[in-house]
Amino acid sequence: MRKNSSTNYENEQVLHDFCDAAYTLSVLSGRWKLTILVKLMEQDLRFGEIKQMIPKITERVLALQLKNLEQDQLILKIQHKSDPKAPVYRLSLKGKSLKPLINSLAKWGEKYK
Amino acid sequence: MRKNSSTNYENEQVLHDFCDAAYTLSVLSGRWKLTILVKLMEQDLRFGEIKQMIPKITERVLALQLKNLEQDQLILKIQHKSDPKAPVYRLSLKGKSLKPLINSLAKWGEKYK
DNA sequence: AACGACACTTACAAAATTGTAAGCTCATGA
DNA sequence: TCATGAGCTTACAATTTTGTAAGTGTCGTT
Repeated sequence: MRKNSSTNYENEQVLHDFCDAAYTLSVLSGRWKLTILVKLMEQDLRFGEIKQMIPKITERVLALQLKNLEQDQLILKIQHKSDPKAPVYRLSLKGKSLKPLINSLAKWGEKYK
Repeated sequence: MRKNSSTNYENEQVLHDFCDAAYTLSVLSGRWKLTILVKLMEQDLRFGEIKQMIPKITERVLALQLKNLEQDQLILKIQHKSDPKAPVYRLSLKGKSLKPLINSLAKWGEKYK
């Protein structure tokens, strides 16, 4: 869905290369990503559970954002092969490590918005 | 350019209301906003100076992002009335207060990207 | 076998952001 | 006074994200 031949894409890459903060922002950007991450800080969740907790999100967008988060390795999708039940989404270490950062974002927002 | 009648817009508002971190992300999101802010941490700059420092940015997008940053009150556009020279862009206190946050973003990115 | 729940995917549309190119205004300098 | 440069704005197009609605496949239950 992304064109790796667009000026926009190219600018994004260049930016990520020389600006670490821009990379961080990019993994967090997406309408419901923060919300999903915050919920997952508490406990592992299934697709339907996340959807219930965030009523406004559509299944399409939820699926997209989960895929993004997985690609950026912030979350893991855990399938029990022996017992192929519904998959569960879980924060990775990388994902968990965002907690203080998200708290900082929240504190700044609370103070200045 | 934004429709205040779209589902997307409405979701954004709801999100900002109950999630301070989402608000913070939103003021930082935009292709070159971080870069602009970082440059302005050092010194006040004029339109053309910023453009020189960020060759890939177009005048259109630079103007847009500056307007955004001004609306979010992160920067000030300073016009000398007595001596109507070229305006200068300067970080506001709110803008300056982002410095540690941006550093945190950068540190996380450096470590995990 | 039929049915429904769950976890998605697909097709299509709307909205938002970014890019390209050109034009516009005002002040200064030749 | 005419040209030039700085600082924008405008018109239009491409790209990207988000939304709406419907459909698919696999279980487990009836």
